[in-house]
Amino acid sequence: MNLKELSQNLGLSQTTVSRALNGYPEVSARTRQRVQDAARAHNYTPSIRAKGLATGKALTIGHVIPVSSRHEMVNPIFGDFIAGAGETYAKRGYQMILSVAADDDEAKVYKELKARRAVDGVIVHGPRMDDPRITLLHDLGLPFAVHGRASGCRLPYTWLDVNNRSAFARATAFLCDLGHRRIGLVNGLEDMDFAHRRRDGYCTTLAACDISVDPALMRSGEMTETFGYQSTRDMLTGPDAPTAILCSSMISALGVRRAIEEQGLVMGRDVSVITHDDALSYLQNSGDTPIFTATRSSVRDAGRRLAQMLLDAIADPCQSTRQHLLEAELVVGSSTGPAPRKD
Amino acid sequence: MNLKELSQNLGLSQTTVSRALNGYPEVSARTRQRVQDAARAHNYTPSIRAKGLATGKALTIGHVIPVSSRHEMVNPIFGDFIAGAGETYAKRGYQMILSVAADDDEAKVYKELKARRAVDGVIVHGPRMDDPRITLLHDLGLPFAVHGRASGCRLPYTWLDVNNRSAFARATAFLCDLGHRRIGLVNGLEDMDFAHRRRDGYCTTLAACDISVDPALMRSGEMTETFGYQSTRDMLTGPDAPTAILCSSMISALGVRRAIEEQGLVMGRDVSVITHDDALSYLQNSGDTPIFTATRSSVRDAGRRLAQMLLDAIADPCQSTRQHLLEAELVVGSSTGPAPRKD
DNA sequence: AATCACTCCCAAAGCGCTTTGGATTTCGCT
DNA sequence: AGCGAAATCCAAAGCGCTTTGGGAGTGATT
Repeated sequence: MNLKELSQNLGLSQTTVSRALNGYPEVSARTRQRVQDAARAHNYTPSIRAKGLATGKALTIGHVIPVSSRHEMVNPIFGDFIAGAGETYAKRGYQMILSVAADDDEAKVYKELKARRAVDGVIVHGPRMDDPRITLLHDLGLPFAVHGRASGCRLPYTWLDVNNRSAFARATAFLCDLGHRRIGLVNGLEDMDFAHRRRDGYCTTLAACDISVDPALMRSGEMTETFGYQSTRDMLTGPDAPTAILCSSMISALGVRRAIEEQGLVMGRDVSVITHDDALSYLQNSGDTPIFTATRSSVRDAGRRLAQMLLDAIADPCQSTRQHLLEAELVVGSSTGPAPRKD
Repeated sequence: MNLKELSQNLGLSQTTVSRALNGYPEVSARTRQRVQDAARAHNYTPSIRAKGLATGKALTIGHVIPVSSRHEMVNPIFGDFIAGAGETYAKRGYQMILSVAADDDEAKVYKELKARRAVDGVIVHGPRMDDPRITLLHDLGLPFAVHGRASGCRLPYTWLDVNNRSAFARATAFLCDLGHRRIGLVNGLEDMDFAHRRRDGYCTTLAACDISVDPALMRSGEMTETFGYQSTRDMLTGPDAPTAILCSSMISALGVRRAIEEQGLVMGRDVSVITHDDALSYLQNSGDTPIFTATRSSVRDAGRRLAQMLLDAIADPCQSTRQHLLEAELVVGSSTGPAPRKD
């Protein structure tokens, strides 16, 4: 069923039917009702392509998901972020299209999205330091919103980020207050912007507590379970092992815990652990006493909000860029405790 | 830059330019070359919407990702599957659109996808027993391919699945051969088709080994870490604890391991564990001796292949439905060993 | 010289919608 | 009764592409 058929069916012109359906005022209430009923009865929905052609809008947002070219890894937070963003899109009549791109040729994907006029805007995932994509999108004139930030970028742009710096500063301070002096950091890849900020929060706070930063206690890599495990094992078996570890992802934290227990140590007693928790649905860390003490911030919620910000920016191209900084919540679980006394 | 401008630029008609670009033979080699060069120089790519309108094809495949209405959970395998499918789409000039739907009103989403003519076909994720979506899509006349199968469905349809039954049969036999007689099953939700098949493989093999099936050793639920942990803890602290556990997902398996170690037991010595491993990028279970003995099958590879099958079916609507059954590989790691002797 | 078969190119229609610029009818008022 | 404004509705153009149904031009063949 298309507009033409529907309008013939009703004995009205396409114009009137279109207007009735799209809420224009030039249609009497009775006619509108009649049209809406008929549309429902015939299960009519305008073709999104034709509509897009006619209006010049794609009613579509693009997500380019970066796949690590090194390990072919898809960031696990992606599913939950998308689920959140999808809610917003559904509510506002938008579609979401997904492209998968190795993280070294994303530029091509963005250009193509623009060239074939497939989207009205895009969401940028996993921004890195001085991320070139921001300048690129700016130059292309393609509206965008960034999940995270890209330090070193001069242009103003719309973003939503967790306050990674303060989250890790608080976590570090929390550990210092418990008497820990040797605190390890199991971080994401160094060129990721969030990793940089977290490290900054960590280092600054250590300094404030008069603890010198020991490079041997800082690891960064792709946040797999194995990475958490190996980093922790290395640190624990090395000289002057840490009594606490700060970790950038729940998945790695599972590896951290494994390494601790493998050494016959008890997490929360011998070694304290704080991890960042994106509140992924299949890795709940909640309940009365969560297992991990964590800096928590729901990535699904981030998806919902950032999608809104982007749609708003598209709806009103004149509006200035918006920014949103979420504060992570520090959830105290059973993975932290006072530093063991040295006897 | 659009077709009209480009053709004026070249002093050719739109027809000729379009044909040159789309590989039709009615264009001289020289002209074609000239056109292609110009297109590249001006960064011209046809608007996918206009092209879609003109050809009647959307050049788009839809993925409807089910979000558990109970726990708002997005299946973690999703990211990797999409990454695989995305490779295929990119290669063949297709786009992928994503809709997120609570798993109880997916029907509406499919209908809408069809009504607004947004896609040429869809991939069905997470099929359940007697899944109504298959009949629905069949009736809608929307081409589709299923990742998994839906037992009880009479219609022929295109699917790709892991041989869950044989995988779990082999795993069970492997444990029996090691002398285990009390084997627990930590499975996915019972209404999921794969869970049903895995249980079947497990039960059948137990019977073949003259071991009676104990309902107390079978758990099913959403495959979170916590679920693996709780199920295992329950079984281990209950009467007549199992000496081995079969688990349906790596994530749950991490919880299984946690419960085992919490009891002061050693995985692979006191309690053997075999898990299904979808080869997710952030949960590698590989290396010389993987941690978990596992039935492994790459879900990313499944994505690649199933997308191909769907595109083929769309390209040739007359072709009969295709099926593809992947055999999981049994990888022996360090989580299994001979059953401990009862003293 | 006329015909034929190609080769190479073009004008115009059509895909399903929105939107512009009227046309027609109705209604309240003088 | 006459008139302008408001209320309704419509025909047709246009969005950017593909595709149909020719129409020139060029050699080769009769």
